[in-house]
Amino acid sequence: MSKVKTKPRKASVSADKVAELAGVSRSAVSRAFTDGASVSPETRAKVLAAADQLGYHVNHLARGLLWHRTGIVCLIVAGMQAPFQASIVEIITRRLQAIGKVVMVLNTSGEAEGVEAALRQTLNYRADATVVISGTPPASLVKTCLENGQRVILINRADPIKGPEFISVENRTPALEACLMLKRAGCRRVAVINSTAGTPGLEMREKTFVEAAAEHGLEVSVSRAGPTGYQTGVDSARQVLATSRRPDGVFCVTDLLALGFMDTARLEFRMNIPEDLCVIGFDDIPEAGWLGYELTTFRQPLSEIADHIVAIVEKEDAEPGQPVVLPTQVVWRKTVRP
Amino acid sequence: MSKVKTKPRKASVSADKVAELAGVSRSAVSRAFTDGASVSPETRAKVLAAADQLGYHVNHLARGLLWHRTGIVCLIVAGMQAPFQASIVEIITRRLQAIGKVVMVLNTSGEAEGVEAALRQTLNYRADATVVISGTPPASLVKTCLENGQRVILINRADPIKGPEFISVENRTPALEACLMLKRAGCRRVAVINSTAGTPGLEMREKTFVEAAAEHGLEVSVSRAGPTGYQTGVDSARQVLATSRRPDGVFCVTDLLALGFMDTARLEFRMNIPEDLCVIGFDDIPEAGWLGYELTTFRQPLSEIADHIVAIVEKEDAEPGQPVVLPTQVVWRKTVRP
DNA sequence: TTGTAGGCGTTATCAG
DNA sequence: CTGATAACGCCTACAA
Repeated sequence: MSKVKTKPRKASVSADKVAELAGVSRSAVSRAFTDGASVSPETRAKVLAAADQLGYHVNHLARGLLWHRTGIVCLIVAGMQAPFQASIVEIITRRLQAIGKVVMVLNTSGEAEGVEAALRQTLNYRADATVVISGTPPASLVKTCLENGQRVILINRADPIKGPEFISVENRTPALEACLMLKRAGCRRVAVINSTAGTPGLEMREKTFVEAAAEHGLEVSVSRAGPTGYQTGVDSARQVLATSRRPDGVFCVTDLLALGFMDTARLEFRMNIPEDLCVIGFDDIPEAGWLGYELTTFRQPLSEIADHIVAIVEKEDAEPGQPVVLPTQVVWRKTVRP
Repeated sequence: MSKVKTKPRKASVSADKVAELAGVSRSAVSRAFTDGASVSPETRAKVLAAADQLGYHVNHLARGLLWHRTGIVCLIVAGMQAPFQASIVEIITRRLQAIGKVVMVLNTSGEAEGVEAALRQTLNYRADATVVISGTPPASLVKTCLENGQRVILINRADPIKGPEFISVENRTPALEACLMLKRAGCRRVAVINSTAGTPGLEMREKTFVEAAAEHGLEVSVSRAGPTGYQTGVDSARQVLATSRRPDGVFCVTDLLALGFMDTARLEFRMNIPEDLCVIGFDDIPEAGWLGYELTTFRQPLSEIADHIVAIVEKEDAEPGQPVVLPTQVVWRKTVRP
């Protein structure tokens, strides 16, 4: 934790100056900017005018010092540039801003170490709450956050830590459903395309699908060719489709994997989708709806996730509620025969 | 600016408590956490142990009060979920974190009003700097930021405001180059696909391309079917390709437009790319490199943009430097005949 | 309704 | 090397 030493910058205009210019006291200035404080319209007007002239803005940081609430919510995320992560950050920032919060984004490598460092920052800035989208923080640190009155919200994590709030999406039901959809489409040999990430959600989807497939008498294989992303979908397809026993149906635990898989199947193996190969994804990222893909997938309920986050951030008592598990929704498009 | 009234939360552990537990003074605690301060290893160890036991973390907000620097950099952006925006946010957050800054993301609607509100927040939180990726803030407000010692950095904005720092990407050269590339590929009738956004950069690309095309004796048309995005590319293609005088080469001012255009041309108009139609994009978003597209495009130098942002954030003097205009780089893929 | 005094958590300054 | 003290900018009693 190295601190770079630098000279202080020019001070910004404070309430003192405004008070002086307006010919009132510091408190009057404070009150003019506090909702529901008792100020005469006159005084208030004078203060506002002076503030405007000087370019004064209330210092939320100093204010947070007194209130023990900063209005800051931290978002810990890795690989924000990926479509799903980008979408979730987009909607969360928007919703939190709507309730007067401001979002601090901490971009981690996703590794445990990075998440831990990010969570420390969270403490340093006295965030009111922290939302962890990627990675799992150490339980001890989560405890510290909680003790400091900070809410901790874990998204799509099923880790058995006690203390934080959990919001996640169903994994078993859609994985099961995917298997059924492929079977109904007449597929005999299926495959799960996963990544090496080892995220609990992805693992659960894979496991459930494999079990269901076996149970339904489907030949099933698993591929994990690399990190979660388009290229891994490509690599998986190259491996999986090159074998003598090509699958005729695949469940990709992520849309991005599915898109890479589809492109490769079509362009390098000249397969037709869904005639020769059925593909199912997960997430419903915007790209899945593009004309070139029209991927059948499971939609993550981003809006509902955001709703729950907002509710947790706003609630008064710090007691964590029951874990929230949200259902996904099948989005039927054109990569699976009906 | 309504402030919701809420009870203060539980106070978090402060240096006082740590000092008490460690049996030293507040100052000692402070020094233990300050790089290069003179503390005996002993004292330091005691403090650190106590801090760890109590879960103490330095309050950066209180610290910022003294230093007039908070370590916060604000990022004003609209439509973060779009690939290009997501990529730039990703790289900027990463780089700024690397120099010990923390990024606050303000998601605006992109309208002037939203940008203004976002910039006000920036002031409220005493950010060291603000990076505006989307939209143009009012000049007066920028002035206020500057006066408060806050750096203001505008990305891809050519607005004639005085005061902020400008980092942008060349628009004329690539637009010109695009025209030449299409001509060399044997195109006779070309089109520019733009959006209704009216961003200075996009306008410049369109204008330059149109002029160049006319100069080179190419028949040229312009389409602006909606906001910047995939769907607008689709809509443009439906309009432009349905006419009797179909273009055989298009320059899309954004990759996303190009991808929508390509999908529509291929699937709805059964055109082959690049045989029947050459397509050039701009930005080089990850999707442009996907097997299904292999779009020839101009790469925005995200890394260099981030470099300049970091340099500006770190520099001591507040004087704005010369506007920085970065060159783009052609990425030859497969949508233009060589 | 207004002003004054005290404190929030931290660091810089100055004695010791 | 250590501890007391005075800021930083703000809010909230309290008294006027």
